[in-house]
Amino acid sequence: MRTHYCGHLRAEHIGETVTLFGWVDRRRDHGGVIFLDLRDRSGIVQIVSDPVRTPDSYGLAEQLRNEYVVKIVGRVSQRPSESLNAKLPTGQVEIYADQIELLNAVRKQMPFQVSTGEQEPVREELRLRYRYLDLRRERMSQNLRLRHQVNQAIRRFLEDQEGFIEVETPILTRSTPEGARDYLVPSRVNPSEWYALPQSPQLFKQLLMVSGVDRYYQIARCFRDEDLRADRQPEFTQLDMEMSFMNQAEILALNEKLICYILKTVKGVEVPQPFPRLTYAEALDRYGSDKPDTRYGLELVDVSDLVADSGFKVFSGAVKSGGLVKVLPVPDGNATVSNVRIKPGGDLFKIAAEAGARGLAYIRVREGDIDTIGAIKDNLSDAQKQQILERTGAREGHLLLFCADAADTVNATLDRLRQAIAQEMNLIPADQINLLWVTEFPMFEWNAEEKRLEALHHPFTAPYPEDKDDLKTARAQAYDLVYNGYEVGGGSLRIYQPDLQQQVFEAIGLSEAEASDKFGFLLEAFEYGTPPHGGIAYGLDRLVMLLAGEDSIRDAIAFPKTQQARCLLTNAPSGVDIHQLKELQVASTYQPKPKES
RNA sequence: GGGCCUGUAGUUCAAUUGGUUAGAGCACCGCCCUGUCACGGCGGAAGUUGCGGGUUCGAAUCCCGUCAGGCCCGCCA
Repeated sequence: MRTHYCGHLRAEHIGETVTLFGWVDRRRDHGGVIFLDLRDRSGIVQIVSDPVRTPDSYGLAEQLRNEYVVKIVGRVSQRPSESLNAKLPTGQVEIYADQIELLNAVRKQMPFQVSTGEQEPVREELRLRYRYLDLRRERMSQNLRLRHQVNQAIRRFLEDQEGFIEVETPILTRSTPEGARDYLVPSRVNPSEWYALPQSPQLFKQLLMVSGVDRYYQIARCFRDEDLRADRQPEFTQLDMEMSFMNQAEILALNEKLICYILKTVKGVEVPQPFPRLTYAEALDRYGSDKPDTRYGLELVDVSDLVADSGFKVFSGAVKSGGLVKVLPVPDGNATVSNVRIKPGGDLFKIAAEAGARGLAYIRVREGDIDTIGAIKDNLSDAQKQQILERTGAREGHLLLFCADAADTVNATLDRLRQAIAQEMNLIPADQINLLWVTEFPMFEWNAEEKRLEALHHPFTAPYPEDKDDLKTARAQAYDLVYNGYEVGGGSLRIYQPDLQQQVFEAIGLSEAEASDKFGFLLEAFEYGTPPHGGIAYGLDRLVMLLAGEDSIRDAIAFPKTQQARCLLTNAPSGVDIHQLKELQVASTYQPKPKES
C-alpha cells in the first residue's frame, strides 16, 4: 500500500518507486504532458504523466479533476533544472506516474475550491456547512495540527516532566447554582430529574485532591449555555489542572514553565520568565482592564486628586460622588483624532457612550499652549493644568482624553478607547507575545441587579489569610494569565476548611441549607482530611486561536457552532421524535410568537 | 432582549449610486497546447440579485418585514 506521504519526498528518494494516495489539488494539462499536484495531510508533490514516459497513466490523467482521490504508483525523479520549484518542500522532485488508479471522483460541483485557500476567502457560512472541505484547506489543516501539537506538548510536559496524571470527570453531573446557565439533560431512569453538563470540572478536581491524586490534569470539555462571541463557544475545551501542597508562587512558576514549553515546542518562541505580574488594582488603574494588552503603551493616568475641587463640575462632581477622573494620553493624537470624533455623533464618542460614559473631555497640547473647551480652560488654574500635563507626560501634539464618572464606567470607557486608538494608530506589534499574571482579585463584586455579593472568580477561591476577617473586602488568592489582552487562563488557591467555605457561601447569600443541598458532598469531603490545594484552567481553544494568529475561536475548533449556537454541518440542534420525549417524560412548552398582521 | 454590518452565477467579487440584455476571475463543459506549478489560448453553459411585500414608468440599488451569517452590548462565577 502507501509507501510515503506526498510532502515527505525529497531528492534522497530519487530512483525509488513509491505508492502515494491523496487528493488532486490541481491539474495542469498541457496537451502533451499533464501535471498533477497530489495532496495528502503532509503536503503536495508534483505528479507527471505524458504519453511517452508514462503511457499507461496518461489516459486516466486526462480524466482527473480537482479533489479526485487517487492512488499513484510512480518513480521519484529529479526535476529538470529549469523546473525546480522553490516554493514547495518537495520542489526538487516529481513523480512519473506509471499507474494511476481513480479511487473516487467528485460527483457534485465543489461548493468552493480547496486549493485556492489563501488567495480567496470563502463565506464562513459555507465553510461551516461543508466543514470537511474547509478542513482540507491549508489554513484549517494547519490549525488542527497546531492544536494537536499544543495538546501533545501539554501532555509531554505535565506527564513526563511534572508527574501529573489525567483523570476523566463526569459529563453528566449535577446542576450547581452560581455561574453560567447550565445545559440540562433529562434522566429517563429518574423522571423529572436532570443532569447538567459541566461548566468546568471544578468540584471533581477538588475532590480528587481530597482523594490524594496530588497532581491532576484533564483536557476537559466544558459547557455553558450563554450567548456566543468570536472568542466564546457553548462547548469549549479547558486544560484543567489542580495540585496539592503548593503555594501560589509555586503554582505560577510551574505554569510559566508549562506555557513556555508550549510556546517553545509549537512556535519555537522563547519567552522570559518570570512573567510580569500586575495586581488587579494596578491593572485597572493603569489600563482600565483586568486583562490588559501590554504590547503597547497608552497607559491611563488618574488625575482625580488634581481636579477634585476644580470649578469644572463634570470633574469635581465625579470625584465628589466617589468616582474618578482619568486621562488617556494619546501621543500625536492631535493629528489623528479630530474634535468631531470626540463629540456626540463621533465614533469615539459612540464607543465611550456604549461603555456608559456621558461624554469625553479633551485637552490638546499645542506649541506652548493648550487647546480645550472653554469650561475647562476657565475652571482649571494654571497650576492644575501644569500638573495634569506633567503627570500625563504630555508633550506637543498630545491629545488628552478625559473621562469623569463612576470608576467602573471610566475604566471601561478608557479601556475601549485605548484599544480602538491603538488599533487605528497601528501601535500593536502583531507578532509580539505579551504574557502577564493578574493577581489579588477581590473575592467578591456587587451585583446591583440581585443586590448581593457575587464571587468574582468562584466561591471556592481562598482569601488571603490576612484578609480573612473581613471577607466582603478581602482579596482572593486568584490569578489570571493574560495573553495579548485575552484571558487565557485563571485559577486560585482553594478553600479547604469547611467553616471558611461556609462563611464564603454566606457572604454570597447562599444559606446553609442551600449550600448543603448543592455542595454538601464537597463540604462533607472536606471533613475527612483535605490537603491545601489550588489550580488553574486554560481556555485551550482561545490559546490555540492566539497561537494560530486567528481572530475567532471557531478557527481553532474542528466543528464549531454559529453565533446562533447551530451546527451548519449537522443542523443541530433539531427536533426529536415524540417517542423520545415521551420516554423522558419531557414536553416542550414553547409557543411560537403569534404573527402580527 | 438590543445596536451595527453582510447576503448578486458553484465560488470570490463588480454593476457609473434608480435606467434599457446584471458583468469579470476561478470552478464546471468542449476544443487546442510536451515543462507547468495561481500554466496558457479559443469557445460554451451557468442568475427567482436570500425570501416576501411596498414605492416607482422602471428596483440588485430606495422603504417595510422576514431568514441566514458576522461583530458588539446585555449575558458569560
